[in-house]
Parts: sequence; C-alpha cells; structure tokens
Amino acid sequence: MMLTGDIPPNQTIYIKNINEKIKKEELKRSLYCLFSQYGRILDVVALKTPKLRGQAWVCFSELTAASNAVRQMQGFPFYDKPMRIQYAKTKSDCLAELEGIYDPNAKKKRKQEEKAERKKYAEERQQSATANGATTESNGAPSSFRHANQGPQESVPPNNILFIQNLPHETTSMMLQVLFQQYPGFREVRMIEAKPGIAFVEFEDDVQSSMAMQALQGFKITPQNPMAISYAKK
DNA sequence: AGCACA
Repeated sequence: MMLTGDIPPNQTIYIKNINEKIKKEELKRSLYCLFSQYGRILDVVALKTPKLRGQAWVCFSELTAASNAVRQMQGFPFYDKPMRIQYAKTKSDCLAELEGIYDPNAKKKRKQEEKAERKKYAEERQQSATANGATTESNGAPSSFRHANQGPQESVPPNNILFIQNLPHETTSMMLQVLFQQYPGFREVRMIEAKPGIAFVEFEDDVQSSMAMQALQGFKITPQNPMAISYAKK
C-alpha cells in the first residue's frame, strides 16, 4: 500500500496542508530547519498565489533523504496542522540545472494570468534574497559571531532550560518551536522582544534538553547563523 | 484540495 498516492520517488518532496497564515519567508526557513535533518537541501519553494498557498517543495541532494522525510515526517504537526507529504510529481528546476538539462524555454504552457500573479509577487521575492543556506554556501571566514556576551557562562551545569544565541533577528518563537519540538520533553520557547538573537527553550528535564542541544548545536537557520546553544543560567 | 521554480 502506497502512502504516497502512486507517485514515483523523487528527490523533491511535495508538502500540503500547510498553515496558510505563515509568511512565506518564515515558512521556507522553518521547512529548511525541519527537513535538513534528513540531508542536504538544495532548494525550498513556496508560493502564496491562490493556487499554490498551503503547499511547498523541498528539494534534497539525495533521493534517500527525500524518502526518509516522506515517511518520517508524515503527519508532523507543523504550525498546528499535520503535514501531508508526497514525492513531487516532476523534477525540480534546481536539479535539472545541476544535470545540465534545464531549458527555461520549454515552459510554454504558462498562462497569462499566471504571469500576472508572478508579477504581483515579484517584489516580495526580491527582498527575500538571502533566504536559505542551500544556495548561499559562502566558504569565507568561518563564523565570526559576535556572541552577545552573557557574562561568565563558561561553566553552567546542565539544566532543563537551553540558552540559544546567534539567531538571525527575524527568528520567531514559532520557528524555534517547530525545530525544538521534535525532541522529547519539549515544553516551550521564550523570546524577549528587547533582545533579538537569543531565546530560551525549556524541556522537562536536563537529559532531554541535553539531547536537543546535541542534536541542534551549530544548526544554521541561515548560513551566517550557526546556533550557539548552552544551558541557561538558573 | 491544490504539483512550482526566471
């Protein structure tokens, strides 16, 4: 019995039943966060046009990553709605490009109204330039954080609350929730308006917080922002 | 429910 509705395996997964209230850029980042545990992500595509809202595509560099994601993230509570995941029906352009078989002119089935829609969303797309790590793997100087110095936190003993630093300023607590709730014992995310770039994530106990810390240490929401996770000072 | 990408 095929859960994927008779669609043959594809390196790209198609996700539907996504909460439509989430803004496009946040959505893409969250998807990137959530799915990069399965492998390298080449691209995340999400459009808010009437026909395409509530859906997204995540393109992996390996088919096995896509397969694992389809199975293991099926029904995952994403912004309060269970994800419905299938393989994509067609090959992503980003893959076709890699394989040198990408022909933009082959897409002539496009209708006028679609063009109009695209135009409408064009500017929005412009300012999203530096979104996900996939396309922007700059191998410059290794992470020069300026850690918001939280004082002598060198030897904080393990506890159930994690302290997260070096987050991009646009990070929302919902994004972090999506990321951290994958780990058992997750309780809540707390952020402070006046202090962007940091967050506190509470777990039921220090074993569970430690697991999450280990799993997500250095996780990049954007290529420039590897998370620095430590235990919070009590 | 809905399969796109300049």
